[in-house]
Amino acid sequence: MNLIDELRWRGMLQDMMPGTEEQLKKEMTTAYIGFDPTAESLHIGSLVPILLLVHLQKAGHKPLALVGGATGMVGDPSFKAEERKMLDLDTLQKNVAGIKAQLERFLDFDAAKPNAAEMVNNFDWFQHITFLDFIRDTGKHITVNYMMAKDSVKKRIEGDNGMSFTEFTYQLIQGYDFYHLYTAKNCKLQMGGSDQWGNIVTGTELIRRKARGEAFAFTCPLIKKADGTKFGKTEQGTVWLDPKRTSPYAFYQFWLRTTDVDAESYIKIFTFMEQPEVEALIEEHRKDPGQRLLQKRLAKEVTVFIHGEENYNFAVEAASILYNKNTAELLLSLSESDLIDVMDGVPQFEVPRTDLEAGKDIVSLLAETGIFPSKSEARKTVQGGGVSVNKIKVPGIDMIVNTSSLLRDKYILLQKGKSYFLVKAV
RNA sequence: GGGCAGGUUCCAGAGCGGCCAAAUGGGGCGGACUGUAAAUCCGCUGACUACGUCUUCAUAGGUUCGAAUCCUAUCCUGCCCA
Repeated sequence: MNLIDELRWRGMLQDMMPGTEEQLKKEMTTAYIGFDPTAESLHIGSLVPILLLVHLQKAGHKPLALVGGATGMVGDPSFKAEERKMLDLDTLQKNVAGIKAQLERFLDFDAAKPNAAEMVNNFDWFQHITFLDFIRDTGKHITVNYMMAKDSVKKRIEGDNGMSFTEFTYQLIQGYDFYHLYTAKNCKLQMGGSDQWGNIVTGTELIRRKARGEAFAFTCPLIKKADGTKFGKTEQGTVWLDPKRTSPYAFYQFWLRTTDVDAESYIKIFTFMEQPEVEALIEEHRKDPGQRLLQKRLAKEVTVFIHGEENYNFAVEAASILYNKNTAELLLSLSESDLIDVMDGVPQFEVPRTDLEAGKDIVSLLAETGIFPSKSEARKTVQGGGVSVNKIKVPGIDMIVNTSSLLRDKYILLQKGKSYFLVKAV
């Protein structure tokens, strides 16, 4: 199966420029995707572009991962309602380095291979271009009319917040990236999320006018949940690829909680499973959705891909202890090291041991540890039956917690709704 | 530079002298149900030493027994004109 067919059945193809498929069939093609250095780590939203590059490389083509050291300084206005705040140079450099390190794990950079992946940073070529050079040599080729016609900027032009010139320039900067890679590295293809279509086309246009060359592009749909809400966010916030920001356990949980509808499309997008196997699995899942076969497999595949087998195994183990019913007794039987392992990734808090010896009311404990932002909220949730101590529901706000609640004489497992917190006596 | 509209609690958006910690919707959080899902239903959603008290409606002053609501100045945003 060729790359395009592969991506097509996986539902990873949105728009494609005519001739793209032919180009890919014709020869080994160099293609790039840009990553925004908005944070020090990539998050699962960036997983799709990463996977595109991986698929590309698997199909024998050469992937370039571009980190936007320069574009990050400007900020992409595409489909956004407001201007993003600017990052300072230090942060930006740190972010670029962090992202680079992560990308290196997913692609094959072995220079001995003809289609070895490469990493580029657009700051490297932009830092030497002066403003005047740019507007003369590049700005000249693209009209403002053309740029304004883009859907991606419409929201801002018609909206209440306006758009700064800086942001307006963005598509030209990104377009220049493509032009640069086209001339410097014979890169003929750009990929990206469908929100990037406008920017990408500006690039191919620039290549056509400035270099009289032909370049290609395709985009993949932006991942959405079936209910229309944003993909990749949980109550705890963004799901990151960096295990220091999102523990492998939390990462695993994120995928496990996918809805049935979403799981069917995610398993195609986020795993490398082959079509027949995927189809069989979907069918089996539909027979008994309660088993959540799809979610389990999806969570497994993605967790192993990002964090490795060992972390996956641990995540499964931890989940079973936390989610199985009637585990209050099981909890008491855990050894200290088991307890710590299982609670890895669970937020931890400390409380002075002397407080517990004296006896502490549950509300103060919850507020002072920081599990709740205020006593009011702690009180309300306890009254609503939303707090458990060591897997046993707290009956009322006058409950006193003392040393007898300590597991292994050291820990208390608190629950606020579905989330867990480990409090350590010190 | 001129004219106009506006800045309210997480967001949107009411309120325009006391009945306002501030309608309504969304979001969030919790509960029931359940498949660690979806849908549905219910409760909570400024803080505290909690049937009361305190701090909030861009900022700083002022009028008033009393202001988110009136006045003055300042800052910010958008639209229109130059």
